Amino acid sequence: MPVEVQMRVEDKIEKQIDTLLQNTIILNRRYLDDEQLDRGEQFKVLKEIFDVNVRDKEIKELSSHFAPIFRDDHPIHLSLIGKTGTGKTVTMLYFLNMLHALCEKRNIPMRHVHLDLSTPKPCFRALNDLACLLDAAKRYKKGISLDELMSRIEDKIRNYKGYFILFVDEVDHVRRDLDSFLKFLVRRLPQAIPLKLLIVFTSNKLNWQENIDPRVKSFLKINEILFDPYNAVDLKKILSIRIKKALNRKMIQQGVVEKISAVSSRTHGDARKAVEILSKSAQIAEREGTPITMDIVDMALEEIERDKYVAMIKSAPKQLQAALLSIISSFSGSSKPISIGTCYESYHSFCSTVNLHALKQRAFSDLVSELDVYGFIQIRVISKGRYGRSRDITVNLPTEVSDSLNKVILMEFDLDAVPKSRI
DNA sequence: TGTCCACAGGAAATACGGGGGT
DNA sequence: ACCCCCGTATTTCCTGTGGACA
Repeated sequence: MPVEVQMRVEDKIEKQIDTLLQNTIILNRRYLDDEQLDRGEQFKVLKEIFDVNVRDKEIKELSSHFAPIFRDDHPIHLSLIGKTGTGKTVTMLYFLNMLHALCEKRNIPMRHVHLDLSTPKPCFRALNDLACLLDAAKRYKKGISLDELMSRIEDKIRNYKGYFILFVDEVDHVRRDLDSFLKFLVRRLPQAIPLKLLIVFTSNKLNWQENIDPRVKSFLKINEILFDPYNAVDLKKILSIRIKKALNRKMIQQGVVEKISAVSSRTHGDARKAVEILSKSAQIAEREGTPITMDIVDMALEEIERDKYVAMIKSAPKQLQAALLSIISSFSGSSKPISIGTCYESYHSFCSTVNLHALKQRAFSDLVSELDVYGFIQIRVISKGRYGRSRDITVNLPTEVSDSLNKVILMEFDLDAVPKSRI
C-alpha cells in the first residue's frame, strides 16, 4: 500500500478532521428520525409545528369533539381519516396528552390507551395487544380463546368509572375478522362495564366502515375528522423546524427546502417521507463533501426508491424472493410481457437448483399477486383466445433497481443454499 | 357459432407449528 | 407428557372465462 510521506500523518489527519468539521451538515442526527426521539422530544417538535398553525383546523375540531367531557357529558366515538404521514397519530397522541393534563387539573378521571395496529394483524393479536396495554394478560402467541381474552380485558377495567379513551390506530389493519373485534369494542365492552368508553379510530381508507357487519355498525355512532395531505407550505414549515434542530443551515443551498416540499406535496403529502428525503440528502451531501444541492436531492430521491425495494425483498420470505428472482431473470433483456406459466417453470427449476421446496402453481400465483401489490411487477389478465387465458407479467423497475434486487436475492440464497445442498 | 385453451381465483381440506391446560 | 386449540401456509378441487380459431 503506497503511503505519502510529504506530510506527517498526524497533520494530515488533523487537517482532514478540520475540513470535515467545517463542512459538517448533520449537527444532530436524532432529529432526523422520530424513532430516535423520546416522547418528550417528539412532543416538543410537535408543539413547534402546531405553533406555526399547521393542523390548526384539525386541532380545533378535536377540541370541540372532546369538549363535552368537561360538561360531564359523553361524546360519541371518533374516526380520523387521512393518508399515511398526515399526522393523524402524532396529532392525536399530542392532543390526548394535553387532554389528560387538563382533566387532571379539573379533577376529571380520565385514562387513555394507544392501541397501535400499524402492522396488520388478526383480531386475536389485536385483542392480545390491548390486553397487554391494560396489563390484563401477558403476550400470547396462540392457544387462548378470544372469549377468554375479552373477559380478562373486561375484568381489568371493571372497576374504573371515569372516561376511558381507547385510541385504535389503523383499525382497518385488523385482518379477516374486523367484525368481531369491533363487536367487542362497540357492543360488548360498553355493556359489561360502567366506564365511559370513547373510541378513536384511525384509518387511511375513507370507506373503512363500509363493509362491517350492519348489526355492529348500527351501534357505531361516529364523528369523522379528515386529515388532508400536507401542502407544500405546511411541509416547508415542518422541514424548517427539523433543519433548525438537526442541520447546519449554511450547507443547504437556496431552494432545496422548497424543492423537497414541492416534490413531497405533489407525490404524497407525507411529512415523514419529506423528512426522510431531507435526511437522505444530508447523508449523501456529507459523504460527497458538498453542500446540499438540488442535484443531491435528486440523488436522494433515487436512492430512497431503490432502498425501499431492496429492504422490502430482504425481509420477505424465501418463497417470495425466489418468485421475484425467477421473474426478473426470465425477463432478462426483453421488456415484453411474460405469461405466468413461463415464470412458474423458471421458478420451479430455480427451486430445484437451490434446494428450496417448490410450491404448487396455485400458491405461486398468489405470490405473484403479492409482488404486484408491492409494486415490483405489474400483472394484467389477458386472453389469448384459443391459446388460453392468463396473467401477463411486466417488470417496470429501473434496470439498476432490478440489478440490485437480483444481487441481493442471490446473496440471500447463497448463504444457506450451500449447506443444504450438502446434506 | 361453438369449442376449448390455460390459466384465474374461490372454497374447502389438509398440514404444520407452537403454546396453554391439566 | 399429553391433548387440544388456534392461526397460518399450502394443497386440492373446483368452477369460470375472453376470445382466436375452425
